[in-house]
Amino acid sequence: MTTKDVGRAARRGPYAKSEERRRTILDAAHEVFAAHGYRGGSLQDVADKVGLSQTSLLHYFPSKRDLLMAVLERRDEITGDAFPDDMEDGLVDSVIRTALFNENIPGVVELYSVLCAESVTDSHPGRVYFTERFERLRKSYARRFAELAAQGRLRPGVDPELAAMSLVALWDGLQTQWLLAPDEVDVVKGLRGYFDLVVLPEPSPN
Amino acid sequence: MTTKDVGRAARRGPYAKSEERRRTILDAAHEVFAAHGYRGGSLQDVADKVGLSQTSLLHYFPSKRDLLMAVLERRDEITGDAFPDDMEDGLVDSVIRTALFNENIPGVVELYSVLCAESVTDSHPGRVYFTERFERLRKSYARRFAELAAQGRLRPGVDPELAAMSLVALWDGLQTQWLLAPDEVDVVKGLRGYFDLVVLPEPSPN
DNA sequence: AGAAAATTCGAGTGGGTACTCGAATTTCAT
DNA sequence: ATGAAATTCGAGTACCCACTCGAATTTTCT
Repeated sequence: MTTKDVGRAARRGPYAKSEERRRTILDAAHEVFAAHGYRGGSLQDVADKVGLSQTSLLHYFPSKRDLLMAVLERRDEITGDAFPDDMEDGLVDSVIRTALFNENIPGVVELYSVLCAESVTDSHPGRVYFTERFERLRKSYARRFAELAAQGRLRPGVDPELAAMSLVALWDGLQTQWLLAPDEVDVVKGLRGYFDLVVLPEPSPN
Repeated sequence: MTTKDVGRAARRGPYAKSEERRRTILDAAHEVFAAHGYRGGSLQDVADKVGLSQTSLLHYFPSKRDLLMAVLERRDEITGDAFPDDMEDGLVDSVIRTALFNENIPGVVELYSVLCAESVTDSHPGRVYFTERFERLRKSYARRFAELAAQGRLRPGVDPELAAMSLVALWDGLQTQWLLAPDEVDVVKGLRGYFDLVVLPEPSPN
């Protein structure tokens, strides 16, 4: 009650259930954006799925744009692919493992594919996210390929940066085809095929 | 004027400017859908671009869906990639040539990328188009790779069908990255890199 | 020239959109 | 318990959407 406190509203943190509610909202938004895209999905759809009014939804995420950004951040948490450097496995194993994991969560893949392409359109809120993500991935994979090259395990003549760019492109392209024809396209097989071409087998110790 | 004509309205073909107008509408729609996607672009946007009322636009294309389908068909005409079999060149040259050509028409590439990913969402009118397109491309390229294999020009151990799937995926993925970072990503370079890995050089005649 | 068909459009329809506002209700630190 | 903040929501705002209807205008064939 000192004069210094005048005008400062006594802040109180969010209530107990708040964080959980935010999570359920994000899950619902994830589904909606994956199924209809950012522009195609509505706040009403999300609110209905949660069993909340649209207004209440906007209490947690003040705009649709904010909701999208939060969903994208949450996606990173789920797949954990934001930090491909931390893997202890080799590049090949970690990529294949993630690709195998992705087969069980087509919704996440769909969200990613749909929003990624949508984001290249005019002033899309996800554009920065995807641009930066691609840059990060290319750099990270390039480093990993360079490491392989230093061990003599990269096919001669292969540029690590080009391989990184191609790996990202191949992966995304395969996922898109897989979403449209899951029975005919095998993402893991495609990635393995590329690695077989680019990285040489570990030299046997004898 | 025989009795057989009774009740049959005397059909008259479209007027002279009609076909040209349809083309200008398709061009405008192409731009709009490329810039905002199918769901994000509106008939009003297209009509404004042509300088026509929305109603008149609907005289030529009775629904937004019809307009999209016509735009996709027109895209095929422009790039001519619907019939990769007809090429007299080899597979490599024809792909590289098309990729080089695409560098000059980012709008067409954007339309393709955006609509392709958007089409995997619920009941999108373009879904059938892209599903069939991918199937056609995979089959066509697989045949071309098989021909190369028969000439001993495919790296041993490479499956033609897998190579076809990967080529399509790589190409699309590179284009997406290129749209987001045109200065850092080189589609042609990426494709050349893949071909260098997969197809062996023509045996010298000596 | 005259008439029918093709083209154009203004006005409207029903519906959805993101988002705001003000007030009621619920939680929780004191 | 009590009061302030957090949460909820009904109602409303302003706008955009695809699409329809009926009528006016323009083109073309006879």
